[in-house]
Amino acid sequence: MKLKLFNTLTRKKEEFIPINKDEVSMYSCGPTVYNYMHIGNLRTFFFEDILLRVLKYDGFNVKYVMNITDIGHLVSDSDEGEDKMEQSAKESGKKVSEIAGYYTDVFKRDVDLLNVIPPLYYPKPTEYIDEQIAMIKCLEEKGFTYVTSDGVYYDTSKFPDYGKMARLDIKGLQEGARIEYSEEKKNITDFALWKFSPKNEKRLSEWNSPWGIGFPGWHIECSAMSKALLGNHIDIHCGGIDHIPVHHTNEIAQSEACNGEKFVNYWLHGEFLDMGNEKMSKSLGNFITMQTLIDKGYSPMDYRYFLLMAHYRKKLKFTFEALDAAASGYKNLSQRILKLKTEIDSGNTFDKSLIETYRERFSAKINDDLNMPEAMSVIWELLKEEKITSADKLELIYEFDKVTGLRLNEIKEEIPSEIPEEIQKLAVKRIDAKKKKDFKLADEIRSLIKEKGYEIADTKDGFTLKKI
RNA sequence: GGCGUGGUACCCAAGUGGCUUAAGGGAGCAGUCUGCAAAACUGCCAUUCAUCAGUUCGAAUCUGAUCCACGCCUCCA
Repeated sequence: MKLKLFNTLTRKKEEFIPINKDEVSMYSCGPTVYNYMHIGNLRTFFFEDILLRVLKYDGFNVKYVMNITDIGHLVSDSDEGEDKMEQSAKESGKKVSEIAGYYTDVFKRDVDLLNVIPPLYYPKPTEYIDEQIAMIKCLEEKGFTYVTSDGVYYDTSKFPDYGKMARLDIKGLQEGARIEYSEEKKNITDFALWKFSPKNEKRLSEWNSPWGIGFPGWHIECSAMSKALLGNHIDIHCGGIDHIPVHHTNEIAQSEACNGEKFVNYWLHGEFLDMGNEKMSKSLGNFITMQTLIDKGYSPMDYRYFLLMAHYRKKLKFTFEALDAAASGYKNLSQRILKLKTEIDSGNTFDKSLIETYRERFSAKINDDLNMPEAMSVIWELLKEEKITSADKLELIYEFDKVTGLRLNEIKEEIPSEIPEEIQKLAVKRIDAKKKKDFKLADEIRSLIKEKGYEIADTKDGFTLKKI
């Protein structure tokens, strides 16, 4: 089965052909660890996880790298605006490294809860300062840089195809009402490679460089770390869709100018989670995290199931109503799995080729630019298929779950929570009433139990109790 | 001002020229079961794809216009 991926470079689905058959190189832009990840951020990491899982399912050996940005590279070019890492550290009176360490742990916990497979490396820019400086030097030697009063800048007019991937209309940008730019910048799209520390202030994190004390610019880390760990020319680079116009555009300009060869063959970008009116952003501080969902009683798998219902290149509307629908869907799916486990088949699947048909259909969907909604619909059809035995279904679904990652092989009967003695006594009393055909009393006891927060359900020869 | 995306049932959401008179999930409704419920199972649930016009033997899918919503151009997954 050929894997087709939508490449942002060409805006087309293309067959994926790796540079090296034995090892696919993949890099994704990870988090900046100055705050909690919200569920929108998690959507992107989920998308990258699906990509990784599909590559693995297809038998590729993937060398996967995701950076964790632990320095504030977010200083704006146009003003001396806040550096989010530094600001977060100052506010809490902690070291930048402590802030980074804390949010890195939370990030890792959240993606683990979502069952996102970790990369081989999680490089941090603070550990690759030399590589970043080396790359800036390389750009300087090739004549792509100039120095201003506040830093070393990349001259985008020197790079022939600047903005090609993003299809930037540079003249259009200049007419933009919201553009402000430093007088010293030669072109509106020029960006900092190295920023000098402010003269009157000591930053919490700063380093020596051939140009002066300061810190690396926003984009150089990915170019430098990608080069260090994966080489000059890699197969796949991915991230959120917002990275196309600036971050990834600049990465291409840096890497290709310095290395003198093509940087990335396939660029993949995940769409945003749409929060409706309330745009969820870190700056607004109104974001929902994994912990928020857990506190509201959802499981991380409910959210994963929710994400699987939409294609990664389409905006997905988040509402709690939609999440409830996903939670119900995941619960129903789980129950089907449990049932398959307990069923003992009397025979074998008569037509083994039918199993192969489902496998092919599933594979075709995931290989068609990661069409998970359709892949999920194949799973549901398989569950309802009468001509395949439960044992075979279960085996096949576990195989599919290597891609969907819903932890289906870990599903267990819900462990009944401790039921207070009082409730148990009431339940027994109700059974007695039922035996005596005193249904009125039985119903009264049922509603009493419900008032106390438990639900009773009759079974063939008894009852079950559940906390509501 | 420039660039770009999308409008598919009650909700979420696939499908981008004939295999589809539109997947899948949720909700809802009906039935089976049950003293009644719950659960489970079975069945039903868009002749229609924002609107209008056009191209075509054939369109939700292509073209044009219109209306609406949204994103980016500033940090953002």
